[in-house]
Amino acid sequence: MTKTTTPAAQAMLPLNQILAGDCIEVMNSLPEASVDLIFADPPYNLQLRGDLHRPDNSRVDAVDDDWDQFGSFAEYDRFTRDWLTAARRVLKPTGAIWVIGSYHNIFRLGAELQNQGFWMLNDVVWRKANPMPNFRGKRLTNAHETLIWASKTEGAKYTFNYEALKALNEGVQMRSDWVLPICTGHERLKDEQGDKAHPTQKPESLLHRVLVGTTNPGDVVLDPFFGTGTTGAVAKKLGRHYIGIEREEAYRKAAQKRLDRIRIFDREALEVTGSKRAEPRVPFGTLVERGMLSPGEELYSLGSRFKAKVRADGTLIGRDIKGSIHQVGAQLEGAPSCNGWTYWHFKREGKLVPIDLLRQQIRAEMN
Amino acid sequence: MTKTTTPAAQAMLPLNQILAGDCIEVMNSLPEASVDLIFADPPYNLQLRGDLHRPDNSRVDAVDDDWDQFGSFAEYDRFTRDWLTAARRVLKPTGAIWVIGSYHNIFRLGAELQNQGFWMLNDVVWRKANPMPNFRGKRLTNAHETLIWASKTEGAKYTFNYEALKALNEGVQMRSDWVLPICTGHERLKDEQGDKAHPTQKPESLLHRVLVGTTNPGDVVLDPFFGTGTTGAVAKKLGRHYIGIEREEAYRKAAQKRLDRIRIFDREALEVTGSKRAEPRVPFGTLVERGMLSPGEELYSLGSRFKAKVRADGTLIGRDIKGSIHQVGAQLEGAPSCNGWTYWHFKREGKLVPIDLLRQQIRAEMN
DNA sequence: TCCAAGCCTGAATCGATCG
DNA sequence: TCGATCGATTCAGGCTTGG
Repeated sequence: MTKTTTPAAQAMLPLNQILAGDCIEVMNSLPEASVDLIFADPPYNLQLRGDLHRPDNSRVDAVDDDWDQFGSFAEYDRFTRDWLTAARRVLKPTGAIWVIGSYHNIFRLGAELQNQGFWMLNDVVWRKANPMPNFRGKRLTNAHETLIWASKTEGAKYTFNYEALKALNEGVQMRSDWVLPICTGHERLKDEQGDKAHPTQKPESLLHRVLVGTTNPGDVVLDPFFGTGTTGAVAKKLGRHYIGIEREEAYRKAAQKRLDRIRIFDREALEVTGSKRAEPRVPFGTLVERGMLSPGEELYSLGSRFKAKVRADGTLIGRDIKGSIHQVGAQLEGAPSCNGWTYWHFKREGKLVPIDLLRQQIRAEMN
Repeated sequence: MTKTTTPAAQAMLPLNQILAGDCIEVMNSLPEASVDLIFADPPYNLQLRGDLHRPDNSRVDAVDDDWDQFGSFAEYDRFTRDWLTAARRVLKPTGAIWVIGSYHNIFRLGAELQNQGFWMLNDVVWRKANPMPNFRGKRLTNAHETLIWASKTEGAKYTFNYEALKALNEGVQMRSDWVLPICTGHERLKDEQGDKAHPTQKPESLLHRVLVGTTNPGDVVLDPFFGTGTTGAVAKKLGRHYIGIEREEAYRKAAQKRLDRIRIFDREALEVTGSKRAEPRVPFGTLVERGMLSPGEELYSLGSRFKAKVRADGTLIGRDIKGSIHQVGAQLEGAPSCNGWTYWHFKREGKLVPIDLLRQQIRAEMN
């Protein structure tokens, strides 16, 4: 299927090394059309303004590093164009690129990929299992990041291990949304002071999925923004070659230490990300959003003693009591708690039906 | 709270109508700064494929000299720029815009939004509960679409019903990834032949969440690519005004028929859980004036570590620190700020009660 | 040794109002 | 218009601590 790098070409490549310097210059020093995959996690250009405190007054340790500061969108676009041009040159015709970003930069990144003739194969959403909440309550919890997977040109052959990803996904096609936890705990590299060694270390589970799905053993994977080397670590575990480029010495040292510790075919590399198999939680508001119940519709309590009205946001109102289906039920009954799902009923064709039936319908759809 | 459109301004608007014609011309015929929200589902530019193909296969080093390749993107970009400019003009300063797209167009859309000075608030992923599988097994199942929510300028006020969305999500913050089914079944409009009336009809659940979260009853919602009118249908149900613009007569007719059938929900049900921020402000001194607390009375901090004495002018004094309830609390805790209402407690019948309880009593009297 | 409770933290474009 | 002040606001997972 996929072409593997010939020994001759590989001999010219600094395989399994971390190269120091500016990624554009370093990429331009490599032979062209020599790399199978590029994974790039460029600076996001966050444009943060002031400090942010949690409700408990602790300060959020934000990304305020120099390498993330750009003067304008034009400057960021120039930077993007330049490194993507260099990346494209080193990519084999059958090669592919992954980039990752947030809404701050991903649209500019995606547009420039298209401008240069890369051909988008998928955009992928990394849905974070445990994102940081929005402390001020002014926006939605920013709970995902976006990846783009693109081939070098339209119509080019590329590597896609369909069956492997299907197997990773319990026998059904891998989708474009991946639920994975952020990088914490033992996996998160610490510096001598015990602080995080890099502000934006990616989880290995993310790279595992990327490399299993879109490279073969022996392939050459280049990461121009190597950081603390997650791409290299996973590549090594999975028997791929890596080339890392990193400007900051502290990151290079941390990455090298990390890579030296890794044993190939480490048991950890064989583990797949397990998914928790609990019944999915269904908010009551979902029934309203989906039109299964209408705002203003009346619900009846178990035994029909009480009534309450559905509101547009999925709360109930009954006799001056407002709140969730559980809260209103509990208050009306004078009980400490109440399972609203079995307590409340709606009318269909003259009969009272528990709302839990609707929840079951939604869960059935989700499978 | 949120400014509602004044009757005078609304009188000039063609409310709750479907306007025929090109959306740019029609938007330019509307008064400027007159609309609260724009929801736009523009063409996805899928036809680009053909145009993108280079006619001659001249092997140019594939960067910036391939005029043809940029040509078709440039055309889509021009179209995007023009309709966004017109949309921006009709938007109130406190207004916001939602756009939806897939990887074919969303990156160009997002970049142009930023170029025009819109300020991104969130990107939102609509994760489809039942997407079409990838039949050929060559890519990941394309299981999501991306929405962007942006205010007119950086720093502008915008409507966000935080508590309502939290209620819709069982009491926890709404995240940026929304799991909703695609539009099928009875909701999907059919033409006379029984075929789907529109190829990309959006589900009402998606618009429900958008409108509950980012508009208030009475607001004006504009959809420049109205199609079969999902935006209008949900707006009407939720007591918002809509303005639809659609070029194709067949879509306009289907949408009008759909809208005529809809009945508005119960007024009370359209009210949504409010935020504490909207509650009237009560100076601490009011509690003293009304005799709920007496000058000289002692207050105790959360955790009882500190005491402070109430003064006749509604300030506190404790350990040589004088000032407002917030200032004294912050200084004692060495915190950057402190909400005095929840921090300070008074004694009643041997128990410590937060002073916020007294504020709630005053607010209750005010209604 | 195990369990429960508490603590810590994560790529964040995170006010509104009064004077 | 700007500065000072008020005062609203957090979820999940993994680790640590204590019993």
